[in-house]
Amino acid sequence: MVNRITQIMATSTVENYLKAALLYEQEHQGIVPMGSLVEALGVVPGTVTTMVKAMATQGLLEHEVRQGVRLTPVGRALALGVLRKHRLVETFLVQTLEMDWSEVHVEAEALEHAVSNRVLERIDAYLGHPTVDPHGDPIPNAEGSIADEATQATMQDCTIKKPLRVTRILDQSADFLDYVQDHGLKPGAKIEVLKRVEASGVLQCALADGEEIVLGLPAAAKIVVGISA
Amino acid sequence: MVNRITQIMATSTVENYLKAALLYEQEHQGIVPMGSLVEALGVVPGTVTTMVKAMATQGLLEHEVRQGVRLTPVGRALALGVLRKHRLVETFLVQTLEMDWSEVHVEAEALEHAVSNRVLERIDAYLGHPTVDPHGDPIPNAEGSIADEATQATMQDCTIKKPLRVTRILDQSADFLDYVQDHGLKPGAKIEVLKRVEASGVLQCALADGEEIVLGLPAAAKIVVGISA
DNA sequence: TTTTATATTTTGATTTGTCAAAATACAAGA
DNA sequence: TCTTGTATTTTGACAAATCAAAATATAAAA
Repeated sequence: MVNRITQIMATSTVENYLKAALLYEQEHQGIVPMGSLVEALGVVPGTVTTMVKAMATQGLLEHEVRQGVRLTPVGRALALGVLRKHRLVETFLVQTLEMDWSEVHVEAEALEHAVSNRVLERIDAYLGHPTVDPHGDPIPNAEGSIADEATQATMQDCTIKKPLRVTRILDQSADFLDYVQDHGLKPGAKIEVLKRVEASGVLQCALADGEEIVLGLPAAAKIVVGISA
Repeated sequence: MVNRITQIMATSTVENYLKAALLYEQEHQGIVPMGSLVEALGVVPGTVTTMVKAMATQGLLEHEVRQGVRLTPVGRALALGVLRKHRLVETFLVQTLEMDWSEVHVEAEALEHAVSNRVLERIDAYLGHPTVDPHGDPIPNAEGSIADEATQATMQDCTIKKPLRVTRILDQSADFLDYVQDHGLKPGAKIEVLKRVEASGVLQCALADGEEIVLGLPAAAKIVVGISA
């Protein structure tokens, strides 16, 4: 029963490696290749090898030489904590400080390492314990469990000519978010996919106000939709 | 006219050295001795010498060998920016997130290095452009000018038997702040100094509710008062 | 003036996170 | 099987920030 308070303190670099591994694990399955960390962190491959070995000796992840890494339970818990901070901070910046939807990601990237749990829980309470952030991404709770994402249909593979609602945007780049905002496709928006032409790689959809827009299938795959409740 | 956007990016360590130098300058006058930085930053003397020399070559301060440092205009501007962040964040944590008055200093210490100017200006607007933080310390404005602190009387040297109001607390330690809070001496509180005995080093004062409290002169010197408006 | 105490600087090492570039392993194609 | 291409690892170097401990100024006391 000793040592229960032990809060492992990771540097922000370590937190970023953990978060990148977690996000990769959530989108793919099995081991996280070194290359994905190289790309996510914007460093050269040798740097990742060095960091990963250090983090493995700290018990944050397992390093399968020449293959990649796997988060340990400790590493995953830490990563979920960082993700929770990131998403709660983003929500806060948009909802409370009314910041632009497309600029908060960068800000949250910095703040997620500086916000203490004490401050975070105040923010969480202030926001009324939200379960998703402004992009529709689920927010892990304080215990690190995350609402499972079920089977998510995107505009690219959903049923056609049914009333739908945008629930999540899978691309955090400012460019894409600006596009989404400008065309009224933010989470919550009511839409209906009218036609999808695989050959031309294009899709046609209608907004609540009747306006029709056309977008490419790769873009459509980044917009998650659900039944319009 | 080129180079106007140039926002010098200092590490948080550098920001801390600058802030410490600024705070010392505000309380004393002339050069900032190396020893004051040693104490403020909690490092060994040799570390300060090394850092100071590096910062001098960056043009952030002037190093008078064997004597101390003086902020350059660039260094001072940077330091004022950090102080502005610190105090606005503190105000925000107390007023918006309703955090405990005595715990926000530590939090702000971390957040001041992670909050961007973009976020800061939102916070400033959200709070209605406050001019003092919860301790009564003045908040530098975005241009770096700071409301001058005039001649500040403290409970130790103010007039006796006049209605006064607490305007500022000069000690940020959690212990002292807790004491101040518990005894209703927060900025804004109406008080009156009844008696001061230099010999015994003790002072007696009355609160608005009639309660009388006794405190030592060193403590009294940390509580700034003004005429009760 | 000489001594002593204190503040500051120097020197050499250490940790963390990084890069460049060479070396190596491995899967896939010829 | 041999060769090639790509991913990963190794090696040596570096900047930032730090410490320990020895060296050196300088101000104050004797």
